[in-house]
This record gives sequence, structure tokens and C-alpha cells, in this order.
Amino acid sequence: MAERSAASAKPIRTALNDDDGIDFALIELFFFAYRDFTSDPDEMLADYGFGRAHHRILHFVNRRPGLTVAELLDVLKITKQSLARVLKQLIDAGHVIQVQGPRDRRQRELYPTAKGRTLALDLARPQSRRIREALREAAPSDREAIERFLKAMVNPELRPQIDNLP
Amino acid sequence: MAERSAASAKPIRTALNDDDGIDFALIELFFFAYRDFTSDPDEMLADYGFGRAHHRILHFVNRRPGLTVAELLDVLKITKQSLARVLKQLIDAGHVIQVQGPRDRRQRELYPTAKGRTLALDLARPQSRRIREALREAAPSDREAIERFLKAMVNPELRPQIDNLP
DNA sequence: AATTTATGTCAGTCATGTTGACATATTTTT
DNA sequence: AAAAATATGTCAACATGACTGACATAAATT
Repeated sequence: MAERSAASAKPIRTALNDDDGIDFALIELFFFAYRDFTSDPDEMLADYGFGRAHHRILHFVNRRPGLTVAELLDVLKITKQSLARVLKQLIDAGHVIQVQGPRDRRQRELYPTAKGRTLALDLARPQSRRIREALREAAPSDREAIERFLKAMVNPELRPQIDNLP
Repeated sequence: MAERSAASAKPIRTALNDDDGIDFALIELFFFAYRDFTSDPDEMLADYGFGRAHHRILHFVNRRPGLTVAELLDVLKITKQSLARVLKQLIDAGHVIQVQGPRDRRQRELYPTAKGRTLALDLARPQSRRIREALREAAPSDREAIERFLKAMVNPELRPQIDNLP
């Protein structure tokens, strides 16, 4: 008999499970947890006409005021054209301002305004609350284990980036 | 003096940090960890002309073979129009096939083909390896704490969905 | 003076999501 | 049997946030 066409290939009726040597439990938990983790700020941002991209910029500008465009690109791992549009909207809306670099005048240092600081805090609050509640019955050692795990999930060469934050 | 225009508002030079009552450490760890967690399959998918959306469908079809379109929509929380395009590509490429529901003939049960099963496993392997390595020095109790934490991060009403998986 | 660097900008494309409207087949209800 | 509800599919238009490639400008470095 000739090879079956793709369309008529037989359906596989058995489910993939952890016996296949893959940690599906944690893969799925990570997916669902992250989805809901981002859902609170996503809803708030919609009221401003902003998206997740604005949130990320606003977050890091607040966490590292004065960082340059190049540094921000490095943290976010996106292209400058991609950053430009979203950053411009944040500047026009008065959440972020650019200041010419004092040493190197080609650089543009990015700072939050009072308005941008407030929004960043508003967006972070529900995420922090979700984390706090998720840790409510956890021991301090549990929190440490979770931090170690999350950090170990990051590519080794990018871990210095994390340590650069306050 | 009149109120400043948005463009000339003063830059805030102090960094947001954990003293502000927000758990920035875990917020950022979660962001970076998830970004890198998805990067391995993202690169592989590019070779097929597929994206993250294809991955999610393929994953759940392999984890719950025979699930219906409606069930898949419920898991993914996207619209049917959004699902349709991506699902069609997976069907045309021979990774997924539809079978008319035996009880209710309006339903379309979704199954992976051998090809789809292989791809799902290939995509899951680097993610599982990353998790395994991140847990290498963790105690079994640490893993339990991490699982509890991730599950607690999911909206309570959606947790049954997780328990539905093998 | 020439080159490199940091940033900005224009133009086009792609992937993935959205809403709204409508079509079809099948099942359930009346 | 007829009507209503349900599961799915499909068409069209649109938004967001990524991408590539090309080019412009100002400032710093060589």
C-alpha cells in the first residue's frame, strides 16, 4: 500500500504524559501561571490604550531610572524600531522623559515622570498581591527555592542583567 | 506658576525598589524566566514556519487527544477565528487531524498524527531539560513548593483545567 | 579628517490576536 | 414536525507588537 497522504494519517489516541520522560506538569503550570500573572496589568493597560510592551518599558525605566535606549534594548531583547513606537507613546503621554546624557551627549537617558511612577506602581500592585497570596502558606525556605528555580531558568549569560537591578 | 506640560515634567531619579512594598524581585524573575523558557521551542518552530500559537495547540492536542474545538478554545482563551487560521495550518501540514465526534456529530475531535506527536515531543524536550537542570540541586520538597506556588498563581476558577490534564 | 557609535526614522512585512456578521449541520426543545 | 439552540466554519476588517532593511544625524573616538 502506498504511503498515506498527510490528510488521512491515523489519529493517535493515547495522551502524552510524564512517562514520556518530559516534565509536562511543570511546563503547563508555568504556562498557566504566567498567563494569569500578566492578565491583571493587561486589563488595566487597556484603559490607557497601552499594551504589554508599554508595561515592560515603564517597568524598567522605573527600576533603573536614567538607563539609556541601548541598555533598554538589551534588557528587552527587541529591535530599536520596535521600541521606538511604543516609547514615543509613553513620552507623548508624559509617563517617560528623555534627558541628554551628561557624559556622552549622544545618549538619551530615560526617566519616569511622577505620572509614570504612579502608573508603574499601579500596574505592579496586583502582580505583587498575586505573588504574596501565592506564597501565603509558604515557608521562607520555600520562597528561596522558588527564587533559585526561577533564576536557574534564565539563560546563564543573561543572569548578570538580573543582578543589575536594585 | 502654571502646571507643567507633560513634556517638561521633572524626571524622577530614584529607582523603584522592594521598599515600595512591591515584590519586584519575583516579578522580574518570573518575566525573565518565562522569556527564556519559551525561547528554545520558538527557535525550533521558526524552522517549520510555525509560531508559539502552533506550539500551544499542538501541545494540548497531544496532552488531551480527542479534545473538541470548544474545549481547546476554553483552554487557550482565544477566539475561534484566531484558532482557526493556526489550526488549519497544523491540519494541512499533517500534524493534527479532525475526527467527527461519535456521540455528537457536530463536534470535531482533534488528534495528533505520528508527525504531530514527534514534533510535540521535540518541542517539549528542551523545556523539560531546562526545568530538570534548574531543579538539579533542589530537594524534592523544593519541587513541591515550586509546584504549589505556580498553581497558586493561577486564577482559582481555572485550576480545575490544570487538574484535567493527565 | 575619517570612522564608529547612539539614536531616530521611514517603509514594508508578518504573526497573532480582536470584533462582528453570517452559513451550515446537527441536536435539543417545544 | 417545527423551532430553537449549539458546534463549528468562514469572511472581512482591524490592532498590536514584533521583524528587516535602508538611511540620516549628531557626537565621540581614532
